[in-house]
Amino acid sequence: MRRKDDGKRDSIKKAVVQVILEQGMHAASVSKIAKAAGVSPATVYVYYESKDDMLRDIYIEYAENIYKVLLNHLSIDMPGDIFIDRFVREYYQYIIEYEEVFHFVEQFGGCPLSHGCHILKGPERLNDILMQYQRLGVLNNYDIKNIWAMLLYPVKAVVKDSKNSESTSQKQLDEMIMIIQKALLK
Amino acid sequence: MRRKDDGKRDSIKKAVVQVILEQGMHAASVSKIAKAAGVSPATVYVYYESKDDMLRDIYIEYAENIYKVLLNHLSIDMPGDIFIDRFVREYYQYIIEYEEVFHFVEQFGGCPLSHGCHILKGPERLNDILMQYQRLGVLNNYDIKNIWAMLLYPVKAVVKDSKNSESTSQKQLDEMIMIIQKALLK
DNA sequence: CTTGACAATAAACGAATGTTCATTTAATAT
DNA sequence: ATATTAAATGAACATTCGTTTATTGTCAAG
Repeated sequence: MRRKDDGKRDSIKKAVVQVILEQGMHAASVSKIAKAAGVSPATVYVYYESKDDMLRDIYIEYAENIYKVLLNHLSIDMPGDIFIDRFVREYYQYIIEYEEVFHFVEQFGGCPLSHGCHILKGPERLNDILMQYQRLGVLNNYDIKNIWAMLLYPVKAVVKDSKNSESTSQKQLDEMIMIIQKALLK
Repeated sequence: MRRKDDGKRDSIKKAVVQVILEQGMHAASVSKIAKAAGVSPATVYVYYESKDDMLRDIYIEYAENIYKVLLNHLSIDMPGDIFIDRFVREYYQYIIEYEEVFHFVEQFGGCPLSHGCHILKGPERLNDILMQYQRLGVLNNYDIKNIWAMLLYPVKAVVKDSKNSESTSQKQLDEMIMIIQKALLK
Protein backbone atom coordinates (compact mmCIF):
# COMPACT_ATOMS: atom_id res chain seq x y z
CA MET A 1 0.00 0.00 0.00
CA ARG A 2 1.20 3.42 -0.80
CA ARG A 3 2.09 5.54 2.21
CA LYS A 4 1.02 9.11 2.95
CA ASP A 5 3.78 11.63 2.43
CA ASP A 6 4.32 13.38 5.75
CA GLY A 7 6.17 16.15 3.96
CA LYS A 8 3.01 16.93 2.07
CA ARG A 9 0.95 17.26 5.20
CA ASP A 10 3.59 19.64 6.51
CA SER A 11 3.56 21.70 3.33
CA ILE A 12 -0.16 22.16 3.67
CA LYS A 13 0.16 23.13 7.32
CA LYS A 14 2.76 25.74 6.54
CA ALA A 15 0.81 27.02 3.56
CA VAL A 16 -2.26 27.56 5.71
CA VAL A 17 -0.54 29.83 8.22
CA GLN A 18 1.42 31.60 5.51
CA VAL A 19 -1.55 32.40 3.29
CA ILE A 20 -3.64 33.51 6.26
CA LEU A 21 -0.90 35.87 7.42
CA GLU A 22 -0.48 37.36 3.94
CA GLN A 23 -4.09 37.52 2.78
CA GLY A 24 -6.25 37.15 5.88
CA MET A 25 -8.72 34.47 6.91
CA HIS A 26 -11.43 35.65 4.51
CA ALA A 27 -9.16 35.22 1.50
CA ALA A 28 -7.55 31.93 2.47
CA SER A 29 -9.19 29.57 0.02
CA VAL A 30 -8.37 25.92 -0.47
CA SER A 31 -7.01 26.61 -3.95
CA LYS A 32 -4.65 29.33 -2.75
CA ILE A 33 -3.48 27.17 0.12
CA ALA A 34 -2.96 24.22 -2.20
CA LYS A 35 -1.03 26.31 -4.68
CA ALA A 36 1.18 27.70 -1.89
CA ALA A 37 1.79 24.14 -0.74
CA GLY A 38 2.67 22.97 -4.25
CA VAL A 39 -0.20 20.51 -4.26
CA SER A 40 -3.51 19.95 -6.00
CA PRO A 41 -6.63 21.23 -4.20
CA ALA A 42 -7.97 17.69 -4.26
CA THR A 43 -4.93 16.46 -2.36
CA VAL A 44 -5.94 18.59 0.59
CA TYR A 45 -8.95 16.30 0.93
CA VAL A 46 -6.71 13.27 1.21
CA TYR A 47 -5.36 14.68 4.45
CA TYR A 48 -8.38 16.54 5.81
CA GLU A 49 -12.11 15.89 5.70
CA SER A 50 -13.03 19.49 4.98
CA LYS A 51 -11.58 22.96 5.03
CA ASP A 52 -13.05 23.68 8.46
CA ASP A 53 -11.67 20.41 9.76
CA MET A 54 -8.26 21.29 8.38
CA LEU A 55 -8.21 24.67 10.08
CA ARG A 56 -9.38 23.17 13.35
CA ASP A 57 -6.78 20.40 13.23
CA ILE A 58 -3.94 22.77 12.47
CA TYR A 59 -5.16 25.16 15.13
CA ILE A 60 -5.05 22.45 17.77
CA GLU A 61 -1.63 21.28 16.65
CA TYR A 62 -0.18 24.79 16.82
CA ALA A 63 -2.03 26.25 19.79
CA GLU A 64 -0.32 24.02 22.32
CA ASN A 65 3.06 24.57 20.73
CA ILE A 66 4.05 27.70 22.59
CA TYR A 67 3.64 25.96 25.93
CA LYS A 68 6.02 23.20 24.91
CA VAL A 69 8.58 25.78 23.85
CA LEU A 70 8.22 27.61 27.15
CA LEU A 71 8.57 24.38 29.12
CA ASN A 72 11.84 23.62 27.35
CA HIS A 73 13.38 26.81 28.66
CA LEU A 74 11.90 26.93 32.14
CA SER A 75 12.27 25.01 35.35
CA ILE A 76 11.42 25.36 39.01
CA ASP A 77 15.13 25.62 39.87
CA MET A 78 15.43 29.22 38.71
CA PRO A 79 15.05 32.16 41.03
CA GLY A 80 11.67 33.84 40.59
CA ASP A 81 12.91 36.93 38.80
CA ILE A 82 14.95 34.88 36.34
CA PHE A 83 11.96 32.64 35.73
CA ILE A 84 9.75 35.58 34.78
CA ASP A 85 12.51 37.11 32.67
CA ARG A 86 13.01 33.89 30.74
CA PHE A 87 9.29 33.28 30.43
CA VAL A 88 8.52 36.67 28.95
CA ARG A 89 11.58 36.76 26.71
CA GLU A 90 10.92 33.29 25.31
CA TYR A 91 7.31 34.18 24.66
CA TYR A 92 8.33 37.41 22.95
CA GLN A 93 10.89 35.64 20.81
CA TYR A 94 8.41 32.94 19.89
CA ILE A 95 5.92 35.51 18.63
CA ILE A 96 8.60 37.21 16.56
CA GLU A 97 10.15 34.02 15.23
CA TYR A 98 6.94 32.14 14.47
CA GLU A 99 5.00 35.19 13.40
CA GLU A 100 2.80 33.25 10.98
CA VAL A 101 1.91 30.56 13.48
CA PHE A 102 1.18 33.04 16.23
CA HIS A 103 -0.96 35.16 13.94
CA PHE A 104 -2.94 32.14 12.78
CA VAL A 105 -3.60 30.93 16.31
CA GLU A 106 -4.70 34.37 17.46
CA GLN A 107 -6.89 34.94 14.42
CA PHE A 108 -8.51 31.53 14.31
CA GLY A 109 -8.93 31.43 18.08
CA GLY A 110 -11.28 34.40 17.85
CA CYS A 111 -13.50 32.87 15.20
CA PRO A 112 -16.62 30.72 15.67
CA LEU A 113 -14.97 27.75 13.94
CA SER A 114 -12.66 27.37 16.92
CA HIS A 115 -15.45 27.23 19.49
CA GLY A 116 -15.36 23.66 20.65
CA CYS A 117 -11.65 23.18 19.97
CA HIS A 118 -10.87 23.24 23.64
CA ILE A 119 -7.33 24.45 24.16
CA LEU A 120 -6.14 24.46 27.72
CA LYS A 121 -4.32 27.69 28.46
CA GLY A 122 -1.10 26.64 30.06
CA PRO A 123 -0.90 22.88 30.20
CA GLU A 124 -0.62 20.99 33.45
CA ARG A 125 3.12 21.02 33.86
CA LEU A 126 3.55 24.77 33.45
CA ASN A 127 0.58 25.41 35.70
CA ASP A 128 2.15 23.23 38.36
CA ILE A 129 5.38 25.18 38.25
CA LEU A 130 3.55 28.47 38.71
CA MET A 131 1.60 27.11 41.67
CA GLN A 132 4.74 25.70 43.20
CA TYR A 133 6.33 29.14 43.02
CA GLN A 134 3.29 30.38 44.90
CA ARG A 135 3.64 27.72 47.58
CA LEU A 136 7.31 28.62 47.95
CA GLY A 137 6.34 32.21 48.64
CA VAL A 138 8.05 33.46 45.50
CA LEU A 139 4.97 34.44 43.50
CA ASN A 140 2.05 36.32 45.00
CA ASN A 141 -1.02 34.21 45.65
CA TYR A 142 -3.11 35.70 42.89
CA ASP A 143 -5.69 33.76 40.94
CA ILE A 144 -3.60 31.58 38.64
CA LYS A 145 -5.53 32.93 35.67
CA ASN A 146 -4.35 36.41 36.54
CA ILE A 147 -0.79 35.17 36.73
CA TRP A 148 -1.17 33.80 33.22
CA ALA A 149 -2.78 37.02 32.04
CA MET A 150 0.14 39.10 33.31
CA LEU A 151 2.73 36.79 31.82
CA LEU A 152 1.21 36.56 28.35
CA TYR A 153 -0.93 39.55 27.45
CA PRO A 154 1.21 42.65 28.01
CA VAL A 155 3.90 41.07 25.85
CA LYS A 156 1.51 40.99 22.93
CA ALA A 157 1.18 44.75 23.21
CA VAL A 158 4.96 45.16 23.15
CA VAL A 159 5.15 43.06 20.00
CA LYS A 160 2.49 45.16 18.30
CA ASP A 161 4.33 48.34 19.26
CA SER A 162 7.58 46.90 17.93
CA LYS A 163 6.02 46.50 14.51
CA ASN A 164 5.35 50.23 14.33
CA SER A 165 8.37 51.80 16.00
CA GLU A 166 11.14 49.32 15.17
CA SER A 167 14.10 50.52 17.21
CA THR A 168 13.16 51.22 20.82
CA SER A 169 11.37 47.93 21.39
CA GLN A 170 14.25 46.24 23.21
CA LYS A 171 14.21 48.82 25.99
CA GLN A 172 10.44 48.61 26.11
CA LEU A 173 10.57 44.85 26.58
CA ASP A 174 13.19 45.13 29.31
CA GLU A 175 11.03 47.63 31.16
CA MET A 176 7.92 45.51 30.73
CA ILE A 177 9.71 42.53 32.24
CA MET A 178 10.63 44.62 35.23
CA ILE A 179 7.02 45.75 35.62
CA ILE A 180 5.75 42.19 35.52
CA GLN A 181 8.37 41.03 38.00
CA LYS A 182 7.39 43.80 40.41
CA ALA A 183 3.73 42.90 40.01
CA LEU A 184 4.01 39.13 40.48
CA LEU A 185 6.97 38.59 42.82
CA LYS A 186 6.57 38.83 46.56
CA MET B 1 -34.06 64.55 -4.91
CA ARG B 2 -34.34 61.57 -2.70
CA ARG B 3 -32.26 61.69 0.53
CA LYS B 4 -30.05 58.96 1.91
CA ASP B 5 -31.65 57.05 4.74
CA ASP B 6 -29.17 57.28 7.61
CA GLY B 7 -30.92 54.40 9.31
CA LYS B 8 -29.87 52.23 6.43
CA ARG B 9 -26.20 53.02 6.81
CA ASP B 10 -26.53 52.18 10.48
CA SER B 11 -28.28 48.90 9.75
CA ILE B 12 -25.41 47.87 7.50
CA LYS B 13 -22.84 48.86 10.12
CA LYS B 14 -24.58 46.82 12.78
CA ALA B 15 -25.10 43.91 10.43
CA VAL B 16 -21.39 43.79 9.65
CA VAL B 17 -20.28 43.41 13.26
CA GLN B 18 -23.14 41.05 14.05
CA VAL B 19 -22.52 38.67 11.15
CA ILE B 20 -18.78 38.66 11.76
CA LEU B 21 -19.29 37.78 15.42
CA GLU B 22 -21.70 34.97 14.57
CA GLN B 23 -20.05 33.53 11.48
CA GLY B 24 -16.49 34.83 11.45
CA MET B 25 -14.67 37.04 8.98
CA HIS B 26 -14.27 34.33 6.38
CA ALA B 27 -18.02 33.75 6.16
CA ALA B 28 -19.17 37.36 6.23
CA SER B 29 -20.30 37.84 2.65
CA VAL B 30 -21.98 40.91 1.25
CA SER B 31 -25.21 38.98 0.72
CA LYS B 32 -25.34 37.73 4.30
CA ILE B 33 -24.57 41.20 5.62
CA ALA B 34 -27.21 42.72 3.37
CA LYS B 35 -29.78 40.17 4.44
CA ALA B 36 -29.01 40.80 8.11
CA ALA B 37 -29.41 44.52 7.46
CA GLY B 38 -32.72 44.04 5.68
CA VAL B 39 -31.34 45.52 2.51
CA SER B 40 -30.47 44.49 -1.02
CA PRO B 41 -26.83 43.57 -1.70
CA ALA B 42 -26.74 46.32 -4.28
CA THR B 43 -27.69 48.90 -1.67
CA VAL B 44 -24.44 48.25 0.15
CA TYR B 45 -22.68 49.73 -2.87
CA VAL B 46 -24.67 52.95 -2.56
CA TYR B 47 -22.96 53.53 0.77
CA TYR B 48 -19.57 51.94 0.20
CA GLU B 49 -17.29 51.62 -2.80
CA SER B 50 -16.42 48.01 -2.14
CA LYS B 51 -16.60 45.35 0.54
CA ASP B 52 -13.04 46.04 1.64
CA ASP B 53 -13.76 49.74 1.79
CA MET B 54 -16.83 49.09 3.88
CA LEU B 55 -14.93 46.99 6.39
CA ARG B 56 -12.15 49.56 6.59
CA ASP B 57 -14.57 52.44 7.07
CA ILE B 58 -16.51 50.68 9.79
CA TYR B 59 -13.29 49.61 11.46
CA ILE B 60 -12.07 53.19 11.66
CA GLU B 61 -15.43 54.40 12.96
CA TYR B 62 -15.50 51.80 15.72
CA ALA B 63 -11.83 51.53 16.63
CA GLU B 64 -11.66 54.99 18.15
CA ASN B 65 -14.93 54.51 19.99
CA ILE B 66 -13.59 52.92 23.13
CA TYR B 67 -11.32 55.89 23.78
CA LYS B 68 -14.24 58.31 23.65
CA VAL B 69 -16.13 56.16 26.13
CA LEU B 70 -13.15 56.04 28.45
CA LEU B 71 -12.66 59.81 28.24
CA ASN B 72 -16.28 60.34 29.28
CA HIS B 73 -15.69 58.57 32.56
CA LEU B 74 -12.19 59.75 33.39
CA SER B 75 -10.56 62.99 34.45
CA ILE B 76 -7.30 64.20 35.92
CA ASP B 77 -9.11 65.18 39.13
CA MET B 78 -9.37 61.62 40.41
CA PRO B 79 -6.81 60.08 42.74
CA GLY B 80 -4.51 57.71 40.87
CA ASP B 81 -5.94 54.47 42.25
CA ILE B 82 -9.51 55.54 41.47
CA PHE B 83 -8.43 56.53 37.97
CA ILE B 84 -7.01 53.09 37.26
CA ASP B 85 -10.00 51.40 38.84
CA ARG B 86 -12.42 53.37 36.69
CA PHE B 87 -10.30 52.94 33.58
CA VAL B 88 -10.09 49.19 33.82
CA ARG B 89 -13.71 48.72 34.88
CA GLU B 90 -15.03 50.89 32.07
CA TYR B 91 -12.89 49.04 29.56
CA TYR B 92 -14.09 45.70 30.89
CA GLN B 93 -17.71 46.78 30.78
CA TYR B 94 -17.28 48.13 27.26
CA ILE B 95 -15.96 44.79 26.01
CA ILE B 96 -18.85 42.96 27.62
CA GLU B 97 -21.54 45.41 26.55
CA TYR B 98 -20.34 45.97 23.00
CA GLU B 99 -19.14 42.43 22.46
CA GLU B 100 -19.82 42.50 18.73
CA VAL B 101 -18.03 45.77 18.14
CA PHE B 102 -15.03 44.77 20.22
CA HIS B 103 -14.78 41.42 18.49
CA PHE B 104 -14.95 43.02 15.07
CA VAL B 105 -12.25 45.57 15.87
CA GLU B 106 -9.95 42.92 17.31
CA GLN B 107 -10.52 40.53 14.42
CA PHE B 108 -10.26 43.05 11.62
CA GLY B 109 -7.31 44.79 13.25
CA GLY B 110 -5.27 41.62 12.84
CA CYS B 111 -5.99 41.22 9.15
CA PRO B 112 -4.04 42.59 6.19
CA LEU B 113 -7.02 44.69 5.07
CA SER B 114 -6.53 46.92 8.09
CA HIS B 115 -2.86 47.64 7.39
CA GLY B 116 -2.85 51.26 6.40
CA CYS B 117 -5.93 52.17 8.43
CA HIS B 118 -3.85 54.05 10.94
CA ILE B 119 -5.57 53.99 14.29
CA LEU B 120 -3.80 55.92 17.03
CA LYS B 121 -3.76 53.88 20.21
CA GLY B 122 -5.01 56.18 22.88
CA PRO B 123 -5.90 59.52 21.37
CA GLU B 124 -4.18 62.73 22.39
CA ARG B 125 -6.36 63.73 25.31
CA LEU B 126 -6.15 60.40 27.13
CA ASN B 127 -2.43 60.24 26.50
CA ASP B 128 -2.05 63.70 28.00
CA ILE B 129 -3.86 62.66 31.14
CA LEU B 130 -1.61 59.67 31.61
CA MET B 131 1.53 61.78 31.14
CA GLN B 132 0.21 64.39 33.54
CA TYR B 133 -0.24 61.69 36.17
CA GLN B 134 3.39 60.83 35.56
CA ARG B 135 4.50 64.45 36.00
CA LEU B 136 2.51 64.63 39.22
CA GLY B 137 4.44 61.66 40.55
CA VAL B 138 1.32 59.50 40.70
CA LEU B 139 2.16 57.06 37.92
CA ASN B 140 5.59 55.52 37.48
CA ASN B 141 7.64 56.98 34.65
CA TYR B 142 7.37 53.95 32.42
CA ASP B 143 7.29 54.15 28.65
CA ILE B 144 3.80 55.42 27.91
CA LYS B 145 3.25 52.45 25.60
CA ASN B 146 3.84 50.12 28.53
CA ILE B 147 1.33 52.06 30.60
CA TRP B 148 -1.22 51.52 27.85
CA ALA B 149 -0.28 47.86 27.57
CA MET B 150 -0.86 47.29 31.28
CA LEU B 151 -4.17 49.16 31.28
CA LEU B 152 -5.67 47.40 28.26
CA TYR B 153 -4.23 43.95 27.65
CA PRO B 154 -4.58 42.02 30.92
CA VAL B 155 -8.27 42.95 30.97
CA LYS B 156 -8.77 41.15 27.68
CA ALA B 157 -7.53 37.98 29.35
CA VAL B 158 -10.00 38.42 32.19
CA VAL B 159 -12.84 38.80 29.71
CA LYS B 160 -11.81 35.63 27.90
CA ASP B 161 -11.67 33.75 31.19
CA SER B 162 -15.09 35.08 32.15
CA LYS B 163 -16.57 33.48 29.04
CA ASN B 164 -15.45 30.05 30.23
CA SER B 165 -15.91 30.14 33.98
CA GLU B 166 -18.87 32.52 34.38
CA SER B 167 -19.12 33.05 38.11
CA THR B 168 -15.77 33.92 39.65
CA SER B 169 -14.93 36.62 37.15
CA GLN B 170 -15.92 39.54 39.36
CA LYS B 171 -13.37 38.62 42.00
CA GLN B 172 -10.81 38.01 39.27
CA LEU B 173 -11.37 41.49 37.86
CA ASP B 174 -11.11 43.09 41.30
CA GLU B 175 -7.82 41.34 41.89
CA MET B 176 -6.51 42.28 38.45
CA ILE B 177 -7.27 45.92 39.13
CA MET B 178 -5.29 45.73 42.35
CA ILE B 179 -2.36 44.15 40.51
CA ILE B 180 -2.38 46.88 37.88
CA GLN B 181 -2.59 49.59 40.51
CA LYS B 182 0.37 48.13 42.36
CA ALA B 183 2.32 47.93 39.12
CA LEU B 184 1.67 51.42 37.82
CA LEU B 185 1.25 53.62 40.91
CA LYS B 186 4.22 55.07 42.70
C1' DC C 1 6.69 -10.04 -10.73
C1' DT C 2 2.11 -9.42 -9.93
C1' DT C 3 -1.46 -7.40 -7.63
C1' DG C 4 -4.07 -4.59 -4.74
C1' DA C 5 -4.55 -0.60 -2.03
C1' DC C 6 -4.26 4.01 -1.71
C1' DA C 7 -1.94 8.59 -2.72
C1' DA C 8 -2.34 12.11 -6.09
C1' DT C 9 -4.46 14.77 -9.46
C1' DA C 10 -7.18 16.94 -13.39
C1' DA C 11 -11.56 17.90 -14.45
C1' DA C 12 -15.97 19.01 -13.24
C1' DC C 13 -19.74 20.15 -9.85
C1' DG C 14 -23.36 23.29 -7.99
C1' DA C 15 -23.34 26.96 -4.92
C1' DA C 16 -21.75 31.26 -3.49
C1' DT C 17 -18.71 35.14 -4.11
C1' DG C 18 -18.17 40.48 -5.06
C1' DT C 19 -19.87 43.65 -8.23
C1' DT C 20 -22.55 45.98 -12.09
C1' DC C 21 -26.55 47.58 -14.43
C1' DA C 22 -31.08 48.62 -16.01
C1' DT C 23 -35.01 49.80 -13.80
C1' DT C 24 -38.22 51.40 -10.25
C1' DT C 25 -39.32 54.25 -6.31
C1' DA C 26 -39.62 58.34 -3.70
C1' DA C 27 -38.26 62.78 -2.20
C1' DT C 28 -37.20 67.55 -3.66
C1' DA C 29 -37.30 71.87 -6.73
C1' DT C 30 -39.66 74.27 -10.18
C1' DA D 1 -48.62 69.01 -11.09
C1' DT D 2 -44.47 67.71 -13.06
C1' DA D 3 -39.60 67.29 -14.02
C1' DT D 4 -35.40 66.07 -11.77
C1' DT D 5 -32.41 63.63 -9.10
C1' DA D 6 -30.52 60.05 -6.60
C1' DA D 7 -31.71 56.16 -3.47
C1' DA D 8 -33.00 51.44 -3.74
C1' DT D 9 -33.28 47.12 -5.85
C1' DG D 10 -33.75 42.43 -8.53
C1' DA D 11 -31.51 40.16 -11.78
C1' DA D 12 -27.55 38.98 -13.91
C1' DC D 13 -22.36 39.06 -14.49
C1' DA D 14 -17.90 36.52 -14.49
C1' DT D 15 -15.25 34.42 -11.12
C1' DT D 16 -14.08 31.73 -7.38
C1' DC D 17 -15.56 28.90 -3.75
C1' DG D 18 -15.39 24.08 -1.32
C1' DT D 19 -15.98 19.55 -2.65
C1' DT D 20 -16.64 15.10 -5.50
C1' DT D 21 -15.53 11.97 -9.05
C1' DA D 22 -12.97 9.37 -12.32
C1' DT D 23 -8.50 8.32 -13.56
C1' DT D 24 -3.70 7.62 -13.18
C1' DG D 25 0.62 6.68 -10.64
C1' DT D 26 3.20 4.33 -7.16
C1' DC D 27 4.61 1.67 -3.51
C1' DA D 28 4.45 -2.49 -0.50
C1' DA D 29 2.85 -7.03 0.55
C1' DG D 30 2.29 -11.82 -1.26
